[in-house]
Amino acid sequence: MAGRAAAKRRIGKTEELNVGWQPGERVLHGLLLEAILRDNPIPVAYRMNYIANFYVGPLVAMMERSFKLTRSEWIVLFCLTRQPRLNAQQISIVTGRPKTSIASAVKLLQKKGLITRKTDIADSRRQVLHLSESGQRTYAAIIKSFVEREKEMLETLDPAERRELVRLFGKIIAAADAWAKPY
Amino acid sequence: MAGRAAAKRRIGKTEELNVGWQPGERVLHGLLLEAILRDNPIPVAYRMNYIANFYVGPLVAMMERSFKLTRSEWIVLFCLTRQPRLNAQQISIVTGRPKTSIASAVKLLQKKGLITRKTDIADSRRQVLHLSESGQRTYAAIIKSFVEREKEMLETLDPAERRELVRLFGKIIAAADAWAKPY
DNA sequence: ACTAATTAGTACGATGTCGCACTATATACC
DNA sequence: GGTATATAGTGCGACATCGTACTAATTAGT
Repeated sequence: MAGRAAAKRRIGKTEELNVGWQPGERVLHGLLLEAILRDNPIPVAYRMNYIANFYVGPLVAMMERSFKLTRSEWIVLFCLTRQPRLNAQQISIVTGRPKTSIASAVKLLQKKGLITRKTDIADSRRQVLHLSESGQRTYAAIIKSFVEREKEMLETLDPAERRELVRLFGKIIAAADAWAKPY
Repeated sequence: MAGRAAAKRRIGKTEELNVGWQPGERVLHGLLLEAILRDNPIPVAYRMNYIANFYVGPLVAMMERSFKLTRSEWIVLFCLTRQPRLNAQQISIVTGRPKTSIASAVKLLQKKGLITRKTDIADSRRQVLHLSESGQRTYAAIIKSFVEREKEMLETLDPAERRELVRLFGKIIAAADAWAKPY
């Protein structure tokens, strides 16, 4: 701690840190984070990105290690579970990810046998995607972690607050056409 | 529309889409999105990622085109505006991004003259970062778009709802130590 | 003091991401 | 029906990202 004390004394005279924060403990709600949240010009967006980042980040890393799946592949898997018979283009548009990323994910998933591709009879440009048995099992194994983590994340909110959060998100999404226009 | 009608008739017999949704209009709150949101096993996380994705995605793309900045560089710029005299490590920890990404962003920003690096006197391993004049101007130019977009995004909420949203985010972040543990 | 453990930062390589250009198919319009 | 336009998907190439391994500096423990 001698170094820290010396540093404090020299503040204002030399180049050094003025944030009284030590790595390793209370990382996530330390003084540093408070400084970044305070008077933030984009309070909602910053907080939301922060949470989203810490929610998905470790989960995606875990997926890459344990299941050898990329984030794009997971997105395709997830969308197909929610709504079978999608094609790549639709997944691209509804998730906001570039179609080339989705296309390469589709190719990888097919090679791994997690999805099947069949040409749409009504429009031979389209490739209709389905989860295979193996794909469903993989999804089931992965989604568990996501659900568990969401549960932990919301533990601090009471049921009414959780409902309110979903409601507010729903409102924002419902109005997305007004604000989510591309540049 | 003849194709659509034919497709509908054939549903159940052949491989094809069963989502009555056309690209190009009502993309973001179409039937497809509703299908994905309904009975979602991770209702909060999905919605949050969705919004965060559509919020930052186009903004980052714009930044890359107009200002030749990567997302990591923007993160560094943003953090330094909020709290000068940070070092790379702290930015890495407080944002959850790997330190190698932050390190390369720092190097690029320095080369472009947007930040300065000085060795910390109290600990010569640390490189204390500062925004340069040019860096501040760049930040000011970019942040405008973010603020404007957040404003548009929240237009559908009334003031009380906005406050509640920030409050709920704050609660989740305050409890982050409990749920944001790495895997 | 001396060694071991921790921390800041770098170098490098693998790979995921994504924009651009292209082909093929389908639709719209006259 | 024939041409123009829009759409689905692919190939390629550039680049950002990020994990691993490393060096240098600091701190802790004895």
